[in-house]
Amino acid sequence: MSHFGRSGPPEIKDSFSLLVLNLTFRTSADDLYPLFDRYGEVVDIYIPRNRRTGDSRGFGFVRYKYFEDAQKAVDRLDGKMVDGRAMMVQFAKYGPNAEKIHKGRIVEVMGKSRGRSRSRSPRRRDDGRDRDYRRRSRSRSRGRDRDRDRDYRRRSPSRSRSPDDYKRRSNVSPDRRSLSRSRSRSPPPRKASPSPARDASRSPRHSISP
DNA sequence: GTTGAGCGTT
Repeated sequence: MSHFGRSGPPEIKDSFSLLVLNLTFRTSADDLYPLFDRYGEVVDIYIPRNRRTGDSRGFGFVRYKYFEDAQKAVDRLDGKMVDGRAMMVQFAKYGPNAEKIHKGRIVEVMGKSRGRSRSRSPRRRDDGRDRDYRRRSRSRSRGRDRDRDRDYRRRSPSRSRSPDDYKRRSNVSPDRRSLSRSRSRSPPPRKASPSPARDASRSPRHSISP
């Protein structure tokens, strides 16, 4: 049944990872397993999900044992209708620049034997523009907001603090009130004291020096 | 109950 993603990364260096995009938010690894397993030996399937809600993020990773099977799956399952949505299957890269990985086989296996799929290649202009458009969106914040960037829609739009906080401000503690009264004795925090010194200091004649 | 760019877990 579902034993994927339970033992962590099994053997990435010995398997080909496929990235399944455009998945439904209800599709689970178990739903993809029979689809990908029929095209080859699936080593593992992992679908990153939200740690708070636990919902799928809409994409998953399928690891094949052989490249041929993975390539076939990409060519066959790419654009397959799943749950009423066409999922996009493509080779995955581990990390932002995992393409540099060459010790295993996660490198861009495609292009060596066959070209890319006919789904994403012949659309250089449209695809490029589309990609650029989303890239820019994410480019606005890279790093600390990166995590929140993908969760901003999940988070509650309520950014204001709780009204309790506001009330607390009004409800000053008796201790603080004492302090306030004490401070009351001090000169009012109004504008700067109209001291003559200030005037003198502000005098350009004294300040300016040839 | 919703949404839709993207690259993952010890």
